[in-house]
Amino acid sequence: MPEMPEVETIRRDLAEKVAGRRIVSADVELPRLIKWPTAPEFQAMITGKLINRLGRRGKYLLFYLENNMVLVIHLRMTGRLYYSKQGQLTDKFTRLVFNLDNGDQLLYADTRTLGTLYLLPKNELWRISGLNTLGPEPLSEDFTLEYFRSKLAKRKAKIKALLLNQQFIGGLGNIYADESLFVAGIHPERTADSLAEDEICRLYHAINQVIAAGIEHGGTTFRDYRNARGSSGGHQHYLYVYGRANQPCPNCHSPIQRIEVGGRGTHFCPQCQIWKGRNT
DNA sequence: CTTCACGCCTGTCAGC
DNA sequence: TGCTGACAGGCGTGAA
Repeated sequence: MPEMPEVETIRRDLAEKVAGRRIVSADVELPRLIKWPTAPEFQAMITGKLINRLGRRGKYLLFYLENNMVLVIHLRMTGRLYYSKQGQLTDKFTRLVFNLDNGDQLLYADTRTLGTLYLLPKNELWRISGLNTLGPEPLSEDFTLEYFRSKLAKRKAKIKALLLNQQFIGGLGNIYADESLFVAGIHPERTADSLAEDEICRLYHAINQVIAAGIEHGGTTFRDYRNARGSSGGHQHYLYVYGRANQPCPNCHSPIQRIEVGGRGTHFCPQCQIWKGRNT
């Protein structure tokens, strides 16, 4: 489900509600979602902890607790986090409940149960594979045009596949990758090293623009995503190509095509994203 | 080193 | 109605 704009929306929603609250107990209904430490240790260690603030890296949500402990949650495909006032919000796929000191709850729900949770001291976050190799994220200082250009050079992978590589850019997922390529006018199957300078520049700006719009609209609800209040996002009304196979391109009215690239459903306009470059 | 296929899970939907 | 297969917003692993 969630890519960087969705996780950021959840972070913003939750931050004001849980910062300063204490976790009085945790109900672990599906222990295997807890990847570190063991589920019983996790439950014991998190009990009584004060939540100081919320952070985010790519698609990872970080709850900074007292004593330098960090609760790390990755929602993967169908994870959802809700703030439930006095048990008013429910979800039949609830897998963990954090009971707070004001009688409210933080719910972790997950249909496909692919999500992951960790509880670690701040200086041991390197244990989380994926988080420890995460690349710079769009809109951040580290994500510069120079960095982007240097990472594309000599790469034979298809540009779409590379955009989904979290070691390269942290936070892009399938929706925003397709949208970015459309905005930049680049065919998803072009190899990374075939992009010309002006295309690299367009794609770089498109990524930042698309991610910023996603955040501004409170994320994209295509199927499972909900924000911390259980509501849908708004960016699905602004999608150009994602999920719009056979519908007219907003720019040229050609039918949007759906193909598979790197094992992922990929949407693009065959007119506006012309296949050009060295790898034809 | 890079790239790719597969597995993890459960649900929904289209087609028969 | 029931069945089957395709598909789903992610990512780690291991093989080539």
